[in-house]
Amino acid sequence: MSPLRADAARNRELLLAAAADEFDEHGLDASVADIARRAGVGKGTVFRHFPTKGELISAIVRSRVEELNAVAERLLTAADPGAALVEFVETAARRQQERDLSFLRGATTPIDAQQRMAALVDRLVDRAREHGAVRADVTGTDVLLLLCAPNHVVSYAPDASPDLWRRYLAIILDGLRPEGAHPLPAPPPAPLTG
Amino acid sequence: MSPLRADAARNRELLLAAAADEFDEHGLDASVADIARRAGVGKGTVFRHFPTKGELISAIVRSRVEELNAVAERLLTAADPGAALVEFVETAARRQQERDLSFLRGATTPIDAQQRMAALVDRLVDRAREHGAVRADVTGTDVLLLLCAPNHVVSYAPDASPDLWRRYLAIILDGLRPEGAHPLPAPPPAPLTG
DNA sequence: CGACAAACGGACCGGGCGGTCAACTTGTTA
DNA sequence: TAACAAGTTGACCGCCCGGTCCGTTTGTCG
Repeated sequence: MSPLRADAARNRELLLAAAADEFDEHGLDASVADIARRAGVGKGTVFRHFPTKGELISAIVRSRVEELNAVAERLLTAADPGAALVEFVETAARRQQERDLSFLRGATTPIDAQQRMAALVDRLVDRAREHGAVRADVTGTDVLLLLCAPNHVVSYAPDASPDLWRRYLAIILDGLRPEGAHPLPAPPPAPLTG
Repeated sequence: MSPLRADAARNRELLLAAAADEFDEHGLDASVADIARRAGVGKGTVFRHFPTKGELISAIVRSRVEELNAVAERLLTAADPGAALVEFVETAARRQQERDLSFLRGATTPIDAQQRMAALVDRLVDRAREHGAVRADVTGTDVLLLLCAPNHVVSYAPDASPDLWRRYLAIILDGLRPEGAHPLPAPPPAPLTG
């Protein structure tokens, strides 16, 4: 595994940035040709760096998830576990993490960073629960699944305020708190393996 | 506008049923050719009944929304407005309404039935709010947007219990109740048009 | 330098898509 | 039952997609 040539390393970064933009604008249906054009390289160069479109997607997901993992790790030592969980969830939603998570389905490569995120969120939720900030019957997997809901909900209101996701995140957070919680009608899901 | 010939009417129903099944299984990417095969007709017949794939989608959405509108109308006269709203939302989620709403984006034709649904949900929410069953700062549009969240959330947990949506619907419902509600950080969205 | 491997680019391929069409079949109606 | 319009069919079209390939360019290093 020799180090990348200078131009190759630069093009790789250009490609990741262009692909992220293109996927944000057009979803997973964005074409490889458009990504290459946006990055200012030929189409063949895309496939030299990422043998398959799916691996390009996986590379983007991996980096986003790792960013979030860093945030989660920092928050694990925060003084107020309840506020820490809220901050993590807000950060994840703000970064339009739902887009990245939606890649999860198409991702061929199982991404270990996601396993790490699951473990980190488990610990964040455990700490918040022990602190009485989260209802007893909610698991880390629940929170992980609910992460993407606010942005998805907002995607149905095309010309809405860019802050609208905060509204639905707040409603969901209220639903996750112990005050006024009703028993849940279905058991929690198994941890995500993926 | 002469009435349909007998075989044409039958084929139309076969096509709508086949298309609904195919979209459920493969999403909006299901091909017209597959739909035709499933219905046991030629591909040309599809386009005779629905000039465009989008209009086929719209026809399915319309019928689903109209079914839900009938439910909503019945519940408008229920004795307990809070329970009525819960029942409506549960019905909508159970029928995997999120799939249909996801068609909303691709639907070229603006569907008037959706306007009616928006008005009906507004009234259901108003009644529930007056009854103290829903927090004061939540609107009908909020509920309409949140309708699709449970099923969407569950779609990320592939091999999960088919009842898992109930769990997340319950959490969201707890978040919609007045007890333990924190002020919402963003204003409500404008009513959905279209 | 010069030479070689690494990287690049874009024409090209097979395949699947939505949609069209003209020849054919069938329900309807007098 | 005859005759016509309504309906059906599947081959066909143009398009765009992900992915390949090879002739060309370019960074690297002795």
